[in-house]
Amino acid sequence: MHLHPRHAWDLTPSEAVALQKRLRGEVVADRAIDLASVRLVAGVDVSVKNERSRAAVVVVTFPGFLLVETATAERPTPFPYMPGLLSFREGPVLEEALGRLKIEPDAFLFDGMGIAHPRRIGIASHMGLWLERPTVGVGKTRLVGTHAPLAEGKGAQVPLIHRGETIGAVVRARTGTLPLFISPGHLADIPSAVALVLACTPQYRLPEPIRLAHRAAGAF
DNA sequence: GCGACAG
DNA sequence: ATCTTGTCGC
Repeated sequence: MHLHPRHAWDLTPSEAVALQKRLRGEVVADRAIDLASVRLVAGVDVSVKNERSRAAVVVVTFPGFLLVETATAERPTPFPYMPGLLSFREGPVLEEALGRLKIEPDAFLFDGMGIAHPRRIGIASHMGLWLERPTVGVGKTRLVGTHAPLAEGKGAQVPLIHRGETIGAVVRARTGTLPLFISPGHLADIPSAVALVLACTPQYRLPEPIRLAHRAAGAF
């Protein structure tokens, strides 16, 4: 996959926050993903084991979810998890794995947030600037924002709001499962991000590409 | 100052 | 994220 690196990753926390404030202006979160033209979707995930971070990018056909390619990378885990700065912890190993991808997917699903982030630049948005392709953030829990109660059935969704802005949606992809926190990464908007995730979640709580990436990264 | 806090 | 057995509920 052709990448467009924007900066070095070895920054102090305060430098990272300043950089996020500079980069957020470049994130495009109001453009619909053209679902009709999506043929290949990638799932991206990172697992951490003994101070080592392992990234996996799995590309599947859409629809159908047949495996097309898997790329991985492994590196020492740079520093502890810090809320709001996840991309600086996982960015280096993700950059390496994404760079090894031969195929160029039409869209990427990330384990984490897109613009549903205190500074509107979660890992899906941040890496979206490297990819310059549509990316979507799929979180299992909330980072910021509030929302109304969610109905029980499949497809139920309510807006996720932070400081007066709608930053994503809380969506129940399957009946009887906890909701997903979906937000546009880059080159996507909320409705199309939700539509893509739902279309990629036929059986389990998480989208198929992310489940496969989770396994390829060595998690259980 | 206190509480919250993706993975 | 990861550490981890049995157990509750459909």
